[in-house]
Amino acid sequence: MTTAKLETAVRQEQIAQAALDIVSSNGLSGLSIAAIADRIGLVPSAIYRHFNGKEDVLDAVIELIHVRLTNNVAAIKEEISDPIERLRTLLMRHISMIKENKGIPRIIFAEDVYESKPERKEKIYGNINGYLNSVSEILRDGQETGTIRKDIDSKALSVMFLGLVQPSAILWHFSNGVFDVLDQAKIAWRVFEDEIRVKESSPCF
Amino acid sequence: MTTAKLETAVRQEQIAQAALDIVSSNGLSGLSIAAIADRIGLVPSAIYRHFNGKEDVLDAVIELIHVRLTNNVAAIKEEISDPIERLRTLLMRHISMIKENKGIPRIIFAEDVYESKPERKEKIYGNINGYLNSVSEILRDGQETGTIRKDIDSKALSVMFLGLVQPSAILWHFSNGVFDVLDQAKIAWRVFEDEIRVKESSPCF
DNA sequence: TGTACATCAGTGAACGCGCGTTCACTGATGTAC
DNA sequence: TGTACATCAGTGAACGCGCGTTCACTGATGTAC
Repeated sequence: MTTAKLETAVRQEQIAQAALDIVSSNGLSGLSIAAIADRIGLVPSAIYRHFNGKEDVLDAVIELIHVRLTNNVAAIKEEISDPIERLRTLLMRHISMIKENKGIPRIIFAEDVYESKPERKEKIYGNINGYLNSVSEILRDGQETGTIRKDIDSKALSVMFLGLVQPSAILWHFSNGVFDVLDQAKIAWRVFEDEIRVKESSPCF
Repeated sequence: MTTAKLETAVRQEQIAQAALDIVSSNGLSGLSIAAIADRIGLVPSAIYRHFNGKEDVLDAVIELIHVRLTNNVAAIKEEISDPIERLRTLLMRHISMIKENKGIPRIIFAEDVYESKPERKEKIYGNINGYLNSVSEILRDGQETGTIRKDIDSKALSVMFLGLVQPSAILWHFSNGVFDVLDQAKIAWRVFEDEIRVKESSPCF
C-alpha cells in the first residue's frame, strides 16, 4: 500500500509538527523516526526523502518553536500598546502556549538536544535572547513613558519576567495539571506589576 | 584483571555519584551502564551486583539529589535565624550548587526520566514540594515576626522564589558560563526583597 | 593453627532489541515532442 | 491527442551499532570446626 504523494515542503512541516506532538505526549525519548512516520501515515524510510536525518528534523522543530514564539510577541505588539498590559498578556499567552504544547520546554530545555552540538546550542541561546530582548524592549518603552521604574535594569527584569512562568509550568506538569498555573501566574503578576509600576505618590493623611 | 572488592553500600554510593557526574558532563543521553562502570573502574556487568538495573540507578541519583538539597536547607536553618537573610543565603547556595552540578536540573527536569514512570514523577513532585514548603515556612516565619508582607500567599511566593534562580541558571548554561548568574541573582534578589519586606513607613517631608 | 566451605563482588562473552539509516525498486505525475 | 521519458515521493527489506541485561565462572575473604 502506498500513501498519496505530497510536496517536500508540506511533508517537512508535517514531520516537524508530528515530532513536536510526539515529544509533547511521549517525551523526547519517545521521539523516533518510526514514530514520526507512523503519525503521518508514512513508512520510516520515507522521512529521508524530506530530511537528511533525525538531527535535521530536530532542527526543524526548533525553528518551528522559534517562529511560534516570535509570532506570539509580534501579535501582542500589534494588538496592545500599553507596555504593562503587553507584558501581562504575554505572560498569559506564554502560559497557555506551554499548556497546550508540553513539548516546547521539553525540547528547548533538554540538554541532550544540544549537548555536543555547539551550533544548535548557540541557535537556541540566540532564540531565547531574542525573546528576552523583546521583553526588555517593552520594559524600556514603559520606562521611557514613565509607567515603569527606571532604576532596575530592563535586561535583568526580562529574565525575572521569564521566572514568573517557568517554575509554575514545571509544577503544573509534575502535578499532572492539578497545580493551578493560571492562579499562580495571576498572583505572581500582581506582585511583579506592583514592583515595577511607578506609583502615584500617595498623599500623607 | 580484577578490581578490588568493595561493599555494596559503598559501590551504590559511587555508582549514584558517578551517574550524576556523567549527566553533568555529558547529558542524560551520555548516561549508560558502561559509562558508569568505566568511571569507577568496573566492568558493566558488575553494576548489576549492586543495582537491579539502570532504572534503579536513576532512582538512587534522584535520592542523592534530594538528600543534598534537603541538607542544604537544614544547614541554613541551623546557621541563620533571620527569615529574609535565610532566603538570601538559600538563593545564593542554590545557585552555586547548580553551577557545580549541572546534572541536577538535567535529571530533575528531564521529562524522560519520569515519562511513563508515574511513581517516580510523584516522588520528584514530592521532593520539589518539600523544598517549596521549606521556603514558604521561612516566609511565614517572616510574616509572623513582621518583617515580611502578610498580604501575599506564602506558597505562591515560594514558587516565585524558585523563579529567581531557574531562568538565570538556564541562561548561564546556554551561554557556556558567560552569563553572569550571580549578578542576575543579586539584582533579582534586590527586587524580590524590596517587594516582600515590610517597610518602615517613611515620614512625609 | 590449619583445613573446608560459603559468600559474594568482580569478570567477560554473548544475547536481543530498538533504532537510525541505506538502497534498489515502484508507480504516479508532469513535460517534451 | 497520444507516446516516451524524467522526476521524485513512497516502499520494504536489510544493515550495523549501541546498549541494557544475563549467566556461568573466578578468586578473595570470613567463618565453622
